[in-house]
Amino acid sequence: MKGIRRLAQELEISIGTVSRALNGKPDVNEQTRQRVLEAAAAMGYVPNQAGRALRKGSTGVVGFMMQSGSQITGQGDVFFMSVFDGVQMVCARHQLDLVVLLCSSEEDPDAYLQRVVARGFADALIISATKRHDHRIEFLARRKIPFIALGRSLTDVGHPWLDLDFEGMAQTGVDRLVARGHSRIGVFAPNDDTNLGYVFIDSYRDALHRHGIAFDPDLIFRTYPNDRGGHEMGERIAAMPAGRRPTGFILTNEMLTVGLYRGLHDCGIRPGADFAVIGRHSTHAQYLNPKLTCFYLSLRDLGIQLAESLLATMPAYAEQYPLGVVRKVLPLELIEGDSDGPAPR
Amino acid sequence: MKGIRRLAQELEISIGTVSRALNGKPDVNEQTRQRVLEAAAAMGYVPNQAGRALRKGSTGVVGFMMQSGSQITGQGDVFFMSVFDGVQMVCARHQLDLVVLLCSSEEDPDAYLQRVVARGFADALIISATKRHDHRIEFLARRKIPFIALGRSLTDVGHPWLDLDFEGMAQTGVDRLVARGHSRIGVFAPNDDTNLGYVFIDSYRDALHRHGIAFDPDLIFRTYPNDRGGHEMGERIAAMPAGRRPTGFILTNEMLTVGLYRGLHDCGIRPGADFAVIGRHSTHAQYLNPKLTCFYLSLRDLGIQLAESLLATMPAYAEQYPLGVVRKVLPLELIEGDSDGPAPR
DNA sequence: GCTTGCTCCGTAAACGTTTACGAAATTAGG
DNA sequence: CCTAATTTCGTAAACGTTTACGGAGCAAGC
Repeated sequence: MKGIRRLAQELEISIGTVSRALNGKPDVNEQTRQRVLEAAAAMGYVPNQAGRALRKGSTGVVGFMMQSGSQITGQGDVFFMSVFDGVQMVCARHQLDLVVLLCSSEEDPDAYLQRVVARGFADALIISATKRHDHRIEFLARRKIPFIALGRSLTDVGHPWLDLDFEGMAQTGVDRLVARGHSRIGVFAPNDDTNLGYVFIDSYRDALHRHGIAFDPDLIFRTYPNDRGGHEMGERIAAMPAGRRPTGFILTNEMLTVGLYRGLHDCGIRPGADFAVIGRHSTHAQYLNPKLTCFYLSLRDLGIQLAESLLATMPAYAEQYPLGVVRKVLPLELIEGDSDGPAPR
Repeated sequence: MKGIRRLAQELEISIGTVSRALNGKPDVNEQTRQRVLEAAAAMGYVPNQAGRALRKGSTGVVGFMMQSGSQITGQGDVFFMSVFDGVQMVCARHQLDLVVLLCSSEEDPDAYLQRVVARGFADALIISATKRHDHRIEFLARRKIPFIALGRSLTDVGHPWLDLDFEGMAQTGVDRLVARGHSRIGVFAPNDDTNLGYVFIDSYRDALHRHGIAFDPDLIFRTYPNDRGGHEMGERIAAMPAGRRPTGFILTNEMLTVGLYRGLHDCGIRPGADFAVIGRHSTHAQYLNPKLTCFYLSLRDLGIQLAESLLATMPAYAEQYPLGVVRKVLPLELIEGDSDGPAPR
């Protein structure tokens, strides 16, 4: 005899009552409920996930899908860890468990998601690293599975998403550098189909246009969004002839920022003196020298908002989070440092 | 009509046969098996996880438990991402899915593990950040749940584990620095109960003893194992009077290494010139200047070995991985750089 | 032709829950 | 005291699989 049966036998009541007591149903005597609760705690009873999921058709877990291999996402552990922490805080409030679903670098994300969904791993999903055109969005919408995307996409089915304010970063970055006399401003663009690159570049062009500065495609640097890519960009910049070289740079990615900083440094270009850098905050970036001027956002808050927006789309929790369909861009704070130094010569 | 029933109806055979065909059982005509396989693929049928788990008593997933909040684990960067990738590669070979179970920074790891196990999330578990005395190990052993620990522990129930060779790092580190004339060698120790600290410090003392150098407790620096802690250590070192100050340092943690490097740098102490540093390799560390002398280990390989050793303890896979109970220390390679520079003055 | 063995397949029970339904016991209302 | 309403609980079906069991069909051996 195992599980709920054993508990029921112990208490000499029926399994139905035990289940109701445990699940907070109203039609059970408050006194027996207490007995059940105590006995359950004493025996360390926890409802079997499979049985419950089978019967209820829901699992009580929310999945966070991400691609492994930072060479792809460009986000290191600390990025996601912090986000997870926020997501989980909210989930814990509702007895929801968070599991991280890791799509191997060798598997197709679309296929992976299909499997995850078909197997019924989770009731709701958070997907990250959204592509410009993302099949996962259509798929989840068609299946009517609650989900939220971290990152906008051209694939729009009226689904909820959260994203960083790349427009804002491009604009304030350009404004700031132009105000200091820069006109050749370099930016990074991912070399794949992740959507954020397009959004950022478009805003960058707009901002330049507002200032009457011609757009130069040579100032867009395509590489992998990790520190290696950043380092390599630094070397490429150093290798450019003085006239064609950018005099400043705007970055929205943590790892990339650190890499670029080092890459410039190794080539004898000093950020804040010879070259202006506006980057993205990270724990590493705190120790860069000279102090980095950067965009900051609390990743834990991002996680919290992600989770709350997701719950808002789940029937069972919607009334507790009356947010509607959240499609929001989160602004970043500019932390002033010394890396966007003086005017170019 | 859903799931396997629908499939069976479509094919006009019984659900039993469908199930057997799908699961590769021998007693099914090869021709009908093909028909079933094709139909399943066409309809996008994937067995429901809950039903299967309930019946079989196993889930086909392996869980990787970790604590969130890099301020605790001390592993930032891409440590876990890389390990995951290795684990998953092996899992995928056996149709096993990897899920990451994230214990929130607000929850007790022991309680979290209990919940995870009771709910039947996974068939087998990998636990990380093992403590010197770790209840999780006893718990899992008592429940006879296949698991492997990333990190040794004094709690020893004859369970499998994998760990980095901290003894080796301490010895080669000390040998190398002593050979260059150092006698005051600083090391880091975690300020909590994680076991690796003890192992490392013990070996460090032994190594000193072999060289006839007295052990000075002031040369053990306790702080958080992250970059902030490393930076702070650098400042503390700089603040010490010249005679009591270490002239070199040995580190086994990625983030800490980067932090220390910066901390020293910011205080005007130049690694490789004024001070010797032997650290731990990471993607970030590659760009430190001067080039870091460091210990390297392929994290993906670590993941692969973890997974294979875990499968070796699972009855269903044991014969494919005849490794026995793996309890192994993985050696690290020393990559020579310039940071462990010249002799002290 | 009868038995034996083999191949293939259908039937039904089981896994551990939740929950609709109805029954028993109690209380309230008159 | 009878009826109606309410509270509390037990019963049993259902969720989607897997698998033990047995039966049908057929070939082979004698």
